[in-house]
Amino acid sequence: MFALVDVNNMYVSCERVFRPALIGRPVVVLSNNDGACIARSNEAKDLGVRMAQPWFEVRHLERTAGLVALSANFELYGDMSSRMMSLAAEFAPRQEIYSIDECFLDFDGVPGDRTAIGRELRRKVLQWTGLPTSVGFGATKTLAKLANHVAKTADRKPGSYPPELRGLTQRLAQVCDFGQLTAGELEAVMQATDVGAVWGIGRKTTAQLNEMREGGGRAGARSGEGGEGGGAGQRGIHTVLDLVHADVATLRRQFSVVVEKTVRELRGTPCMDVNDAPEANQQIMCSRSFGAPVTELPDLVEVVSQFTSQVARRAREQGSLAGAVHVFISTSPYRRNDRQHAPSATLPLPQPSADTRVLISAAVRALRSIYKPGFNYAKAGAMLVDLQAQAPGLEPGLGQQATLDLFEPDPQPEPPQRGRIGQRTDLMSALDALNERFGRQTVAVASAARRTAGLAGAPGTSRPAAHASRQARRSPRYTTRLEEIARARA
DNA sequence: TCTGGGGTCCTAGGACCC
DNA sequence: TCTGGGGTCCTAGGACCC
Repeated sequence: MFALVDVNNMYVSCERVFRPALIGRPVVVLSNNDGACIARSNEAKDLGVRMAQPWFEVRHLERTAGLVALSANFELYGDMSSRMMSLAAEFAPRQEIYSIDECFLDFDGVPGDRTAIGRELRRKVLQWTGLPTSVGFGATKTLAKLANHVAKTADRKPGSYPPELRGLTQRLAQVCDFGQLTAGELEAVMQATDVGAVWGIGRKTTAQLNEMREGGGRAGARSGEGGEGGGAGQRGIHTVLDLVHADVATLRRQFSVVVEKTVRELRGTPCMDVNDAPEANQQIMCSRSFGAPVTELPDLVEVVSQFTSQVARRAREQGSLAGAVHVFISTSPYRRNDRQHAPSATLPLPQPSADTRVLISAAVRALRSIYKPGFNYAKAGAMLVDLQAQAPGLEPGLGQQATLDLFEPDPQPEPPQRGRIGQRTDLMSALDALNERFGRQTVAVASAARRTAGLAGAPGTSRPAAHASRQARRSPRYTTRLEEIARARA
């Protein structure tokens, strides 16, 4: 038996912990550039604000409906997340942290009334962190996700279930254990839930499932089971129950093994296990839209260098070496009058590396190879690919899968000493340690350094970088910066 | 004026091998 | 008329997730 624990409207809920006046009001959290809504309170959803909707489209609701918009404060959300995760972990032997606001728990062998356990988990997370959660239990991860969806919907929109199910769904609000339902009850709930609510069935697949003419004899079998008498000509798969009763072979042929697995999981056969020891990432990316269009190469060099510093640090954190660096820049497709240009380049490294200087040098070379003047660039990104584990005991740059350079002397026989490579290791560790202790960008490679007064401008005329993000509405980082800690009035 | 930033997995098709 | 067959590896693109 699996549980899925999920924070309701995570980012908004984090903000409300420190600004209780926001409770009950429509609130959205904006993306990095204050460009789009990436989180919405229930009240904002009720106003019709859609996920990822551009801010300028809903901005008028500030005046007309009291909508509050905040800049994203990922440092705060990340810290609140780890507090919540460590509390949830106490309730089961194994936990998979699935995203910043969700985790799976493996309840196999855990005795007791799961609904009661789920309620205790909610209570404790709410009391200790202030974050409201929903909990779903199911025999598979997909069913646990669906149960979580029911827990939320039953709590927030009880009216979306047919009247004869209200009594049942009322009991499932906030904490929903599919394990305690009869087969008939589970079918009724599945019948009342759109297929698009299923984990792994996205927009495109939903549309195609809706349009599907169920092939072959199975359609008849399905209508027989369902007792609806729809018969031949039965149109498409619309509800979760439709999907559960659909023919697996057909689905696999028409879609993919992913959809097949999803259906098997909905029928109660586990195809996925809780993964409590996630592998290292296979790629690491950092990209961002600019606050204003950027045209000049030096500005792009600066921002790409900064992005590369970030991904290099994250690669070292997870003990990986990059085999290649990928860089892209692009104009904005929304600026119809601009000439469009979205080049990218991947530059393989002669030796896998996690050295910021090596990676920046490659990234900047890639950037120079794709940059063309005369375009309004709106976004850039740096990505490390072909990541591989750094072999234990070897210096960075000498991963166990490293391909040696045919034209360079073999560096391996060098005895451990303060050679070129040894220094590199120490330098990167020192750089990470300094930035960890004194804050990001305390020490940086020069091309990634902010070009402030004394470097690019006249003394005293420090200017924001051309590519700086707008972040006008960010709340304090209450839990991770001492100087931003909340104050109680005397 | 203003439009997110990360990731994963699967598939099809081409290059290449013998 | 008629031009192999089986396999691997890589890449690009698409779908999904939050």
